[in-house]
Amino acid sequence: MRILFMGTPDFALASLKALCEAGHDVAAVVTQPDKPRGRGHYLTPPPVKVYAQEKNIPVLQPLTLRGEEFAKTLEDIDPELIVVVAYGRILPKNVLEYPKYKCVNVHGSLLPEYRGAAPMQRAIIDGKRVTGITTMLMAEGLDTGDMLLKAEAKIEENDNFETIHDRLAALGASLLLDTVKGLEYGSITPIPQGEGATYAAKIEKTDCLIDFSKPVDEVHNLIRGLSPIPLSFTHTPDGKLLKITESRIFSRKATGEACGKVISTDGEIRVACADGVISLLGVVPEGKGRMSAADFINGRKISVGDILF
RNA sequence: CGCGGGGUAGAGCAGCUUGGUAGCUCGUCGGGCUCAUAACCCGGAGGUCAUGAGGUUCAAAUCCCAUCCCCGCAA
Repeated sequence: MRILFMGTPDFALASLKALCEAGHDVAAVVTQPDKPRGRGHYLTPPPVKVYAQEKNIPVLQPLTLRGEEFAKTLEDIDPELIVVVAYGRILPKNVLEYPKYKCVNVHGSLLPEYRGAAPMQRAIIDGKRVTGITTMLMAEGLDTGDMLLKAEAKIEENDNFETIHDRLAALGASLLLDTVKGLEYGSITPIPQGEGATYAAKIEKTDCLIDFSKPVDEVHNLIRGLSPIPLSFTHTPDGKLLKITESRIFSRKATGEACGKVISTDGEIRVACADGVISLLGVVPEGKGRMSAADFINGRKISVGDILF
C-alpha cells in the first residue's frame, strides 16, 4: 500500500527506516521545515529528511497542514495509509480522514498513560518500572485515538532517556511493521483507550532544576530522565550552573547532613538528599563540555562541605 | 552577523589584571611502608604554553594583531 510518512526526529527515523527496509511503498515524507539550530544558528535539516533524501523519497516540509495547498498535495500523493511518528504538529481532520487505512501513530508510552509530548522522559522521572509503545488510529484529540497494538519495555534502575529512547524507537519500529500488516489484513481490532489518561507535558527549564531535599530516588530519576538531553542542573556555591549527566544511588539511608551538601569527593561527588545519598558521576560545568565527576574534582572546582542548590 | 567561555604535561585546572624561575589535583614510572592495598610516604619522567621565522619589549604563557580549532547558553 502507498504510505505517506510523517515524522521529524531520530525517534521517527527508526520507524521510517523499518518501513523502507521492509519494502513498503513510502511515497513521500512530510517533516518539519529546516530550522536554525546549534551554535551560529545554522539551518539544519531534520534527521528524517536527510535519510529520505538518501533514499530518493520526495520530502515535503509544509509550514501548515491546513488549507487547500496541503489538501491538494495529499491528493497528488494519494496515500492509502499515513504513518505519523513524532511529527510535531496536529493533523487536521481532512488529513486524518483521507487515507483508506486512516492514520497510524506510534507513541512512546502505554496509553492512555503519558499522552503528549514527553512520554519517555516523564515515565522515567516518575520512576516507572515499565513503559512501552502503543500504536493507534489517530483521532482529533491529543493521542486519544483507539489503540491497535502495544508492546512493553522495562525501565531498569540506571536506564536514562537515551537508553529508553533508543529501545523504544526500535520497539516502535517493529511494532509499526506489525501494525501495518495487521491493518492490511484487517486482523487488528482497535480498542478505545478508556479511563485513566495522564499527560506527559513538554519538559520545561523549571523541570530541570534538581531539588536535593527530595528523596534520593526522585533525584536520580530526574537526572536520568533528562539525560543526555536537556540535562538536569544545580548550582555550585559560586552560583555557577552545573549540569548533571549521570548519577547512581549511593545509599538510601538519611545522613543528617543538609540536603545538597557535598559529603564526599572521592572519585565521584556524593550529595546528601532527604533520605539518602546520590553519587554524581558526570557533569557539564558552565561554559565547559562534558566531563567525569573525577575530572571536575581534579580541577578543584568542588570540595566536601559545598552546598549545591 | 544570536550571547558567552576556552585552547598551558596523558586528564581536569591555576598562572595572564601588575611581562622576568612552568604551578596544583589526578594519572603514569621507580622506590619505600604494609599480611596486603586502588591507602599512605619519598622520588622521577613528561609541556613547541593552539597556530603565525607576526607586532611591542632587554625579556611574552602573560600585552597587541591575524588565523585555526573546541565548548556552553539560547533557539
